[in-house]
Amino acid sequence: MSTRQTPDSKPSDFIRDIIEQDLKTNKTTGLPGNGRVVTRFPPEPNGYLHIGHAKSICLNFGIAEENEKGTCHLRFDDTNPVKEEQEYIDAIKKDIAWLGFDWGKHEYYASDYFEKLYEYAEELIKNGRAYVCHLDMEEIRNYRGTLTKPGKDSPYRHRSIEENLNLFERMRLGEFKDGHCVLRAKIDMSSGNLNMRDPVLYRILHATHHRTGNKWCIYPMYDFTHCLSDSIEGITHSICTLEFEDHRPLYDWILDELKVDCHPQQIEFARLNLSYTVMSKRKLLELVEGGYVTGWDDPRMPTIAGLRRRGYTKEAIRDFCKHIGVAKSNSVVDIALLEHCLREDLNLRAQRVMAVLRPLRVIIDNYPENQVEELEAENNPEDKGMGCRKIPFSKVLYIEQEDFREDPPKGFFRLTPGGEVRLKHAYYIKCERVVKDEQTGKVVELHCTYDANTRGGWSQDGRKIKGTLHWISAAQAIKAEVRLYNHLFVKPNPEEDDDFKANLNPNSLVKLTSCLVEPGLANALPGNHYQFLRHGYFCVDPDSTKELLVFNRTVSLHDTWAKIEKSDK
RNA sequence: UGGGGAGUUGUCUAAUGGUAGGACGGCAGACUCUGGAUCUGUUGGUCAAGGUUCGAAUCCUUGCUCCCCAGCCA
Repeated sequence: MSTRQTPDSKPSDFIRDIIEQDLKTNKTTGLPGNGRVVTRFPPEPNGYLHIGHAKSICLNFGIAEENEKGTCHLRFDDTNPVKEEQEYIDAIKKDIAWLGFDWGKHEYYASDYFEKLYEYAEELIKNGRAYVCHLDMEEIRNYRGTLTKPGKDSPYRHRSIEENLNLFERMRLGEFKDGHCVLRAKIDMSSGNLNMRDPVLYRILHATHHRTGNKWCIYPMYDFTHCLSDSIEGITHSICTLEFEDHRPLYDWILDELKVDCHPQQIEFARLNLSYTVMSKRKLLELVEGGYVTGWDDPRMPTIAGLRRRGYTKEAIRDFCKHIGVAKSNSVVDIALLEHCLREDLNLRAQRVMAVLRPLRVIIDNYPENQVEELEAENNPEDKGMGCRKIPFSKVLYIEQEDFREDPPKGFFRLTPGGEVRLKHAYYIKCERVVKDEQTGKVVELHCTYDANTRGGWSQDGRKIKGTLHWISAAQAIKAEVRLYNHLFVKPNPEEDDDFKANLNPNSLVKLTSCLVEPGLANALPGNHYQFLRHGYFCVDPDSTKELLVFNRTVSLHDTWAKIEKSDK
């Protein structure tokens, strides 16, 4: 485990260290939570949650769970009506709940605080710490200066408190058009921290808000809203990502200038980056809107909804979040670690089943014509408790095309002309004759013989059989569509080029439409997990119908042979 | 040329002045009715240079590199 673990296996990191220390020194005693830890997860409902959010969710909800009577609030940071939608709120709640976290009654919306926030803004004006500014957007930018040059004071900076109060009220009343003026904090136009150069607190936006409708035409900015929302809710530790480090002085400034009884501590950590994918909501939105994927829940997306549809389990995702740790340095986690956590979980719970993805017809010449045997197959060698099932065996079977080579390379121990292999749970078979298409030369059918004394896959003479193949009895097979997914991008860092979309993997989805699966899968339900023997983990996609089963490949099994073949080339 | 952060193996992450450890990946082997799983071994690291110290990843100095910030987005 890469994360620090205490003896009882509680996660540990620099944030938990700080909190533990704060609890020990009674830093949270006077706060509304009265000594208890209160964290929050504050998504903006302008997109779907992704695996990076899962890191934050596990952190915030995890800390609340680990501490006696700790709570974690779910707060929607909904201060920008033009980008936010109810659909996103619903999806976000579903995803958090699916991950197994419970915010209980603590579901809040920044928009619920608009009235209170307005009063705080008035208080700031009365204290001479905020003013209404009539500079337009471009002028504000020019007055702000640059990274290296200080800004200039706005000519509106010294309006009287009365005038500011009056103007601010008229802003609220809707007397001005969008962008006509803004409310700004009066801090320091020469600060090295641009966030402190009289940041905008309120802007005019005649837009319908998904919750408050047309009640407001001015909306508070993030910096003003977030610290005060935290304060109102009695948050003790406000955990956010690194890019907000520069905002902390402003967070603290606002709370210091106002009479509040709770001043939470903002702590920043590094957001998650994963190789072979992108994580910014803007870019994910671009993929969705540009039709590069089928939607937010496309199984190739790093969204929680996408991962869920792909077949990821919440246990795997939470285990992954435990493995990656929490620190302050920018990093890119290898997607192989996510896949490792997935396999580890699915290996223990997924029922084994046989599926032939690219069928090659096999006829057992010495097997009785109309006989069908029911053979016993274990459901999971990792968990005997999962029991066994019966699978039919008959004269005509299908095996995987890639499991036969007429001219085998060195080290190939699957089926070859004259060679013998074991059919899993069934019999040893020997390839006697290869039938090819006269035109193309392609192998279309194999004639084999079976050894009747090897029923179940054992031989009394102790004969060593190295290759074991999966197979399907033709008559009872069910046709299925199987969707094979690969990394969404061809480069570990798709963002290294100007247009990340140029690095999209053309083979991120391969649809196989003539696959065959065991008859027992007839009643498989969407979301069910299976291991297709020797292939990988698969789950039933919601696109499945009674007529056609559709499976998603969640993740492949480690393929040592493929690795050997590749390295030989 | 401003402000804020961060540098430990291929990747992520520990070590809080006292043996640089773990996980993933890679490699090798054992085992195996999944070339799966499991097990074992192995590889490889403190950004650099000075200094303090019996002892430095950790403290000090000087550099270097990378990330973030100039939305009326969050």
